[in-house]
Amino acid sequence: MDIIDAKILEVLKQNGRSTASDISKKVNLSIPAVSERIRKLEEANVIEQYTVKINREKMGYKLLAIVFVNIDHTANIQQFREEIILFPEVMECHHMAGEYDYMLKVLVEDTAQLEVFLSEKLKSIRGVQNSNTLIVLSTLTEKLNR
Amino acid sequence: MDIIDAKILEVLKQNGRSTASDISKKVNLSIPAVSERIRKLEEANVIEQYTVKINREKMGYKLLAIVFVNIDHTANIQQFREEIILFPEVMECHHMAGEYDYMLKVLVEDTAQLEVFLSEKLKSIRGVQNSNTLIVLSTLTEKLNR
DNA sequence: ACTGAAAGATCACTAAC
DNA sequence: GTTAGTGATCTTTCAGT
Repeated sequence: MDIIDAKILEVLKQNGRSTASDISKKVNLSIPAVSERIRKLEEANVIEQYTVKINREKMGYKLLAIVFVNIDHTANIQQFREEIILFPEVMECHHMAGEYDYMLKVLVEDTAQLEVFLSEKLKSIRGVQNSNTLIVLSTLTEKLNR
Repeated sequence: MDIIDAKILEVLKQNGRSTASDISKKVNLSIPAVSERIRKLEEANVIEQYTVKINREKMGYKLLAIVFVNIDHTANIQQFREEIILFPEVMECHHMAGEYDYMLKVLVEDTAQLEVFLSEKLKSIRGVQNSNTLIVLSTLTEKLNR
C-alpha cells in the first residue's frame, strides 16, 4: 500500500468502472503495471467490492431512521444477530458500547413501513427488549469510504 | 422502473463492473436493450455513481464512532453544515429530529485520532454546543442500497 | 518492478428488421 | 425489442530494461 496504490483506489472510489488504461493516464504508470496493482489489491481484499450508488428517493425510499435496540441479556443474542441482518430495510447494524446494544440504520418508504418494521418485524425477534427511534430529516453527506 | 430495471440494478449492486453482455444473460434481454436501459437509468440519475467498497481495517481505520451534536441556534448553522462535511473522517452527517441536531458517523484510525477530531476539529466549528459520542464495537452489516 | 508492443478477446455501437 | 456485423477498446502476455 504505497502512494500509487492510494491514488488508484482514489480513482476507483470516484468511478468504479475506470479501466486500467484510464487509471494509467492519471497515475503516470503503464497499463500492465496498473492492472497488476489492481489485481493485488483485489487479491488482498483491500478492494472488497465493485458496486453502484442508487438514488434512494427515486426508488421510493423516503424515510431514513436510526433505531437503537436493547437485547434481553438472558436471550439468544446470536439469533438476533442472524435475523436482524435479513430484513431488507436494515441498511446497517452495529454492535454498540454504551446505553444501547445495537444501532440500526433503517430505510423505508414512509412512516407506515417504519411502523410495520418497529411493531411487527423488530418486535418479532425474541429478546428485543426496547428500542428508541430517531428520524433523519436530511442527509448532508454519506460516503462509503474515507 | 419496471421489474427488469430492478433486476439490472440488482446485478450492478453486486458487481458494479458487470458489462452489458454479462447482464443481458442474467435478465434474458439483448445487449443493446440492456445498454439502453442502463443509459436511461444513468440519465435519470437512478444510478448515481459507480464506486468501490474498500476494506477499512486494511486501510488502518479501526475505530468507528457515532457522534451526536447540538448546535447553538443563534449560531450560523450554514457554516456548520459547510465545514462538517469537509472533514475526511466524517463519513456521514445527518440532520436529525429529536434531542440532537446532527448525527455524524466518524471513521478514524484509533482513539487518539478520535480525540483530535472531537476536541480540536469539531470544537473549532463555531456554534457547536455539545456532543455525545457512541463507540461501535463491531459492524454486522453495512449496505449502500436497499 | 515497470515499459512497450503485439495478440487475442471482448465490448459497445449501429443498422436493418 | 432482436440479430448481425463492424470498429474500437481492453486486457493479457512477453521480451526487454
